[in-house]
Amino acid sequence: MKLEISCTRAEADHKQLLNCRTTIDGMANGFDKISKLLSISGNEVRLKVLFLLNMEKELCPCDLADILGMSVPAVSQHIRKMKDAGIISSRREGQTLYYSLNEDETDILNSIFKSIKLERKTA
Amino acid sequence: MKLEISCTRAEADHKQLLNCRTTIDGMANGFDKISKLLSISGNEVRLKVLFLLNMEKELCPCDLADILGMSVPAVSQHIRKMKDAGIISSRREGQTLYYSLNEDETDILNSIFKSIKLERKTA
DNA sequence: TTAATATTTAAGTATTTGCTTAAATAAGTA
DNA sequence: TACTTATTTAAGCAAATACTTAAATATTAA
Repeated sequence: MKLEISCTRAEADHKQLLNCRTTIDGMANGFDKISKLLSISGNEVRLKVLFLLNMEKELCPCDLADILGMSVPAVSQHIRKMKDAGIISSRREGQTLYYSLNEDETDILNSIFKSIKLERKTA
Repeated sequence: MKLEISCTRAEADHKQLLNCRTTIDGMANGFDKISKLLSISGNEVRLKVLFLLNMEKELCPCDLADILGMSVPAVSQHIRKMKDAGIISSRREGQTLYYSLNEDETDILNSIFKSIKLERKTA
């Protein structure tokens, strides 16, 4: 782990590199938060769940397992990741837990949903 | 792997579930493509590299290793993933390879960069 | 209380990920 | 040619993922 400028290229602009470092370091929180959101939604199953919750407002684990053709525990474990990350929340009605998307301050999810829909039209 | 509607809740709306399935299946390409893009950018190192390339137009592996304080091979392997995914491209100038972002048809990356910058202001 | 349903949790496992170090390419210079 | 630099590639390994099956909770109904 080297922490000093080590590139020996004549073209290397050390001021530029130092400026980049400062910028990146100053945005540490943003990179941490956004990369977590992206790694959560970077799984095909979870992306589909998020898309479905956006489309249907709320769904239970059993419905999601049905729609996606996978086991309930598998879905439940994906749900937990998204809940832990603060992306979705649940509401209980009897034995059933209904999950829904939380308000998205970032707007990244909406941009993602839009791209997925667009992809269908152009593909 | 059950493929028939199995939820026995009285509330389960089988037409809704079938419609969800059809929609998801019809968007298979979109989910595949977008989830790959998100899983690539869902790594903090790669997200920083993408942000840096957007900010500086082009950078070489050595510069990136310097800025991020990590080994050149580690950076190179992240670069390969992004290159294989068609997100970045290289241009050679002597011994140096300069990497830059490809045109982003989806606009997801721009939305991501915007959110990261915003996070800094509100955090 | 007992039984059934909806869901979560736990344990086990195969696969993937992201680094490390060392070796292989590629290009420029002496 | 040999030597240095920039980069990639390969091999090895610890940690994280994503499923499976079985067991534990929670709620409702008989």
